[in-house]
Order: sequence, then C-alpha cells, then structure tokens
Amino acid sequence: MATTRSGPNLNRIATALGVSVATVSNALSNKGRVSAELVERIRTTAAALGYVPSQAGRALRTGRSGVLGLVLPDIANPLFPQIAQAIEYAASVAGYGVLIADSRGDIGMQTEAISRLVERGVDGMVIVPRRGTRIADAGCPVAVIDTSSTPGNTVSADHWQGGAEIARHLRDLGHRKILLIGASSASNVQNDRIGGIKSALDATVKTEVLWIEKIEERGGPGCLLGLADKVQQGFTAFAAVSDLHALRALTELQRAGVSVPDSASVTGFDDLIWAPVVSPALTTIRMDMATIAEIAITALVNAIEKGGPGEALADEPPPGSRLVTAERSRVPMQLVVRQSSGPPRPAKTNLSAENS
Amino acid sequence: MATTRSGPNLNRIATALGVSVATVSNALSNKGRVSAELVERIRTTAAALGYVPSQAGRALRTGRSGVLGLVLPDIANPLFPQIAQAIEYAASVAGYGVLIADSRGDIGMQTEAISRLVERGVDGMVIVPRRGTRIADAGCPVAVIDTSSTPGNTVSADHWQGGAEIARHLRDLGHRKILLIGASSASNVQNDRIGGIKSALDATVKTEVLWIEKIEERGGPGCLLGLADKVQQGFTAFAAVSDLHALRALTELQRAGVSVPDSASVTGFDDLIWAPVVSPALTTIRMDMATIAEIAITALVNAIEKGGPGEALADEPPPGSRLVTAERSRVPMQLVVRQSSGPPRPAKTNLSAENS
DNA sequence: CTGAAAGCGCTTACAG
DNA sequence: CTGAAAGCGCTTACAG
Repeated sequence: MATTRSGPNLNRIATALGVSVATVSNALSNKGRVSAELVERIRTTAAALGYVPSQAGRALRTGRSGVLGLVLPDIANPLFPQIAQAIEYAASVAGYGVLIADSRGDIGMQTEAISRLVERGVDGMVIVPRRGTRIADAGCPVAVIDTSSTPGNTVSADHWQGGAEIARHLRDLGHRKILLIGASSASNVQNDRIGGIKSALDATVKTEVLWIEKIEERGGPGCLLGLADKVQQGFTAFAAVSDLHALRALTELQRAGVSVPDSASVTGFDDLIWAPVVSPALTTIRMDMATIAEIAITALVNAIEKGGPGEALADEPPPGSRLVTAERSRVPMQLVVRQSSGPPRPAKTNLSAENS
Repeated sequence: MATTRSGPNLNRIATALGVSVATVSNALSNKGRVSAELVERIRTTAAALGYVPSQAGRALRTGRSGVLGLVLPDIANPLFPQIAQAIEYAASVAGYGVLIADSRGDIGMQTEAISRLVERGVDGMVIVPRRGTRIADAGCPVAVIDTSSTPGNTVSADHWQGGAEIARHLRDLGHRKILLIGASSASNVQNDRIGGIKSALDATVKTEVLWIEKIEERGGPGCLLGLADKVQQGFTAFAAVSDLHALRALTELQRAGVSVPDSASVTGFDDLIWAPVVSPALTTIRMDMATIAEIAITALVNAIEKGGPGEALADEPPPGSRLVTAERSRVPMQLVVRQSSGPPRPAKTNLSAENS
C-alpha cells in the first residue's frame, strides 16, 4: 500500500488545471519558463488547495535537505540561547532549517552527535567544538565557531580585543589593581580574554589571575573565592571572563559587605540574560552573535550551493568535511557599560608612579 | 544530470554482493526475512562501504521524516536550555531529530514558525506556546508544554504544587511575612506558582504580591524594587516566581546592606544555571524536564506511529493538529534547598497567635 | 511556452 | 529465504 500524504502534491494541482506537473513545478519555483498568466492560475490553485511542497521529494531529487546541523558542546552553557537564536535566524533567512545536537559535555558524544546529523542528511553544520577538539571528518561542509586560537579556520568573536576593551574601560576609570577571574586555565576562550586584558594594560596597573577551578579543588564546588581578602589587598576591580563568574564575584562581594560599585567594580563577559538585571547591573562585553552567525551560515550556504553534492564531479575534491570559513574571521566585541565607577577615594594604592 | 550522493546507496551494496536491493533493505532493517548468514555479510559490506541510509529516500517512501519540531516563544528565555536539552535527548532516544523554531517573542511569528516546520516535513511538534496563544491547526500531531491552566491538553510541571513546596519550606522555617515577586500578572505560570504558594499558607502568614511590570511602569526598566523598604515593613522572606527575579531581589537586598540569608531569605523557581553559583546560593524549585520531555515525546511518537500519514485511511479523522497528550499531565516539581534560614531573631512580628 | 519521461533511494506488497 | 517491480513527490534535461 502506498503511503498517503496529508496534503495535495504537484500532481493534484496539475490535474486540477489540466497541465503537467513539470509546468506546475516550474511555475511554483519561478523558473521563468511559464507564461505569467499560467503562473498566476497555478499559484492560486496551489494556495487554494493548501499545497505544501514535499521536502522529502525535493531532497531526494536535488540531493539537498535544506537543513543545517548545530552541534553544541553543552546546551546547558548559558551562552547557548544567544548562539541558537542567532544561528536559527540566519539559517531561516537563508532558507534552511536547523537541527540541534548536544554532546552534553562529553567529548566522545561530539562525534556521535555529528554522525547523527549526517544520518539525518544535513547539508552542512555549524559546530561549537568541545575544548581542544579537532573536528573529525564530517562528510559535509562545516563551519566552526570558537576562538581564533583554535587550530583550523573558524569564525569567532575577537575575544582578545574584547579583553582589551574591558581593560581600557577599567584603566580609564582609574583602577590600578585588577583581579582577573577565570574558571579554567585550559580554556582557549578564557585565555584569549585574559591575554587581551593584560595586553591593554601597562606596568602601572597590576593584575592577578584567579582560576576558580583551582580554588574549588580545595574548597569544593561553590566555595567562597576569598574576594573580600582581595579587596583588603587593594584590588578595586574584578574582571571575570564570563558573566556567570562575574555574578558569583558580585554576590560574594556584596555578601561580604563590600559595596559595588562604590568600593569595587565588577565586570563580566557575554552580556548574558542577567547582566542588566542584577543590582548593580554588570558592565560586560557583548559578542556580535548575529554577525558571527551570518558569516558562518553564509560560508556554509556558499559551500553547499557551489560545491555541494548537487554538482559534485568525479574528479574534484570530495565535498566532505571542509572547513568553509575563509581564513579566520574575528568579529569585534562590544563594550556594554552599566557600571562606571573608579576606585574608592580614600583607598591608598601602594603605587605612586602614576603620570597625571 | 542526475544528482550524485556522496556515499554508497543500497544498490551499491546489492551489486557488490550480487543480491537485490530489497534483500539489502530487509537485512539492514531487521525485517527477519533474510538468512542470518546473509544479514551478516550485508552488514559487513554496508559498514565497509560506509553506508549511510538516505533519509530523503526513506522519508519519501514512508511518508515520515523522523524529525520533530520544537517551537519556542523566545529562545532568550533562560529556561530554554533545559527544555531544549531534555527534548533533544528524549527525541534522540526515540530515534528522532529536533528542528528548532523561534518565535522571538512575537505572537504572529509563532504561526509562521509552525508553518516553517510543517514545510520542512516534521512528523510532529512540541510547542511551548506564547502566553495565552491557542495553537492554530498545525496539520500534524502536537504536544504542548505549558501550565495546566492553559486550555487544552498539555504536559507541564505542576507549578501550583511547586509553589506549595516553597511556601511550606519558608513557613516551616518560621517566616511569617513573605513577599511574592512576579514579573507579569498576565502569566499563567506565574499565577499558578503564586496561587500554589498562597494555598499552602494559613492566616498566620501574611503575603503580598509585587509585580515587577507595575513597578517598572513608573521606575523604568531595571529600577529598584524597593525591597529594603519591605524589610523595614517586616518581610523576612522574598519568594520570586523565577530565579531571574530572585537574582534581582538578592542583589538588590545585598546592595542595600540587607544580609541574606541572615536578615532575609530569598527563593526562586526553575533552578537556572546561576542558582547554585550565587552567594548565598538560591533555594529554588526544579522542574523535572526529563520527565516532561519524555511524556511529550512519547505521546508524539505514539500519535505519529499509530495514526500518522503512513496509515491514514480516507474515512478516519485527519491526522492533523491533534493535541496528543492524554488529558493534562502534571509533573511534580522538586524543592532544592540551598538556603534554610528562619527570620532573624530580634525581629518582632505583629502576630502572636502562633501555636507551639 | 508546455509536456513526457527519467530517476533520486528507499520500502513494501507480491510472486516465486 | 530472495527478487522484480512499483511508487512516494519532486526537478530537470530534453523534445516539441
């Protein structure tokens, strides 16, 4: 027994109008080979019948599914909504759907997630790789969103420049002792951000890096970071490499009775959902996700619609697994100022070699 | 020119072994009509050739795409990662992929997002509807995740019971004046949670509801909520209906010099990513997303594999747009205690009619 | 400008 | 246990 479709197909429209399916197809896809008048009638009938083209039929014929995969290291990452929203939007503008796949923080599952997507017939995929992973042969065009410190072509925010922005912001406010807060020293992104911060500061500004993972090794997860002590030591600014850590710093400081921003400033990264909501709101650095997504999707779509299976020739390089972004694209990050306090007045720094 | 596929198809395996494609198909899909020995050989060859079945071919033939849609009111909602992860997992266990669609907070775009998914040929969809929306005819099985106050069948967390849990927690700690904090009085979910809280408290506990939207009408977005005043008025607990508002309350209180949890307790809802990270960590209520997703996906898969287009008969009700969940499923929420302080000692309540 | 025909890869009655 | 054949709905050379 043949399967039935819920809706009408090209053939139903064709018979209804007494024309051929080829003509209906050409009319609906604007091939320009059908008379304007007939196109009009076909359009009307198709709409009246509630025609929805079958992706399966089209995909089988064209070799393209019109679907892209989005592979994420861990959906629970609070950056995920921004990424997913931007990718979904850029893809849908380009006429593609987005299939999600989560590797749940597990490196092995990344490969599995990728092949699940391949089996579903995606035309290409956007991968936000697990730290340090090299993307295995995916068999289709791939765009990688990560930091530019990752080997291979990628598109990413310019984390280094973002770090420099935040550093200049704090320096210009007069801070001379800044604590940099990161989670894991193995993270390329975090190291880039920290590198960027340091690069923009001269010797008149002292920094120290606090890695949360190291403190939690001793104190257990969620332990205090000892920031009140740091205030005692003269730190007046706390620059976290993510808003999540900024939040942790902010609440820990406030809980210890340190007034933010009067006695200490706190900054974050990524402009996550709570950055404008907390009191005081966080100064942070925003990735231009829309642009990043657009670059990734455009590169992918080009690769698909040029070198895709639809045009593959026997003697050209196989369409599989190319990193499609041209060189490494770095998209500037943008400072979002919500706190702008300098160090507290009566605070005495042990540095006096400041000019002006 | 016919399109080429990157990988081998059934026919390649069949010719390689000198058998028919039908046999290869039957062998690979475990139909049990092929001799064990041949199945073995076919399997080996398929693996050696790197065979990946074509979803397009299968979909065209069976009338099923193996893909479900996930429609969200707004990906930026911080609850989204939990939902997406749970749905993706449950779907992939059931052998389905998940296509995402975002209505970006716009009611009109919800319909559009739904038809985009239908055009992509999803077999069914999970919809987290925009507040108060009634789901238009989607033309495929639909599972709705919302509150049980929504008209129609839904699967959802038992927000009312969750509210009751948090209320008992605070009451048992001795709190007698609790401020309930919500964002919007038009939200069914928030009203359910607040209703649940109130329902579990007797007259010895006073509550008051503070709607953030109303305060922001005057004070502007992100303005202070005046919680320090509430402490003055004797409120010792602040129960927000979302962790985002709890976070706002926590930081505002801390900023005003109110010690949490010593002088005031703060609770949230949803156990969002930052709940365990802030200092002090938030007591909150967790939805059992895994169970909710499982119920939704199971209902969907049943509807698809029973009444789906593959079996549709002319005289049975059209397969379109059924809400597939049986009645309304309410999944219990779970209290996550991270703060457990009673009201401060010296605080004097104006109530004395307590037993014990 | 329009149509007849082939074929994408698969699954499923049906025949042997 | 195995195979030949039909057909899902579409697009695209090709012919007229």
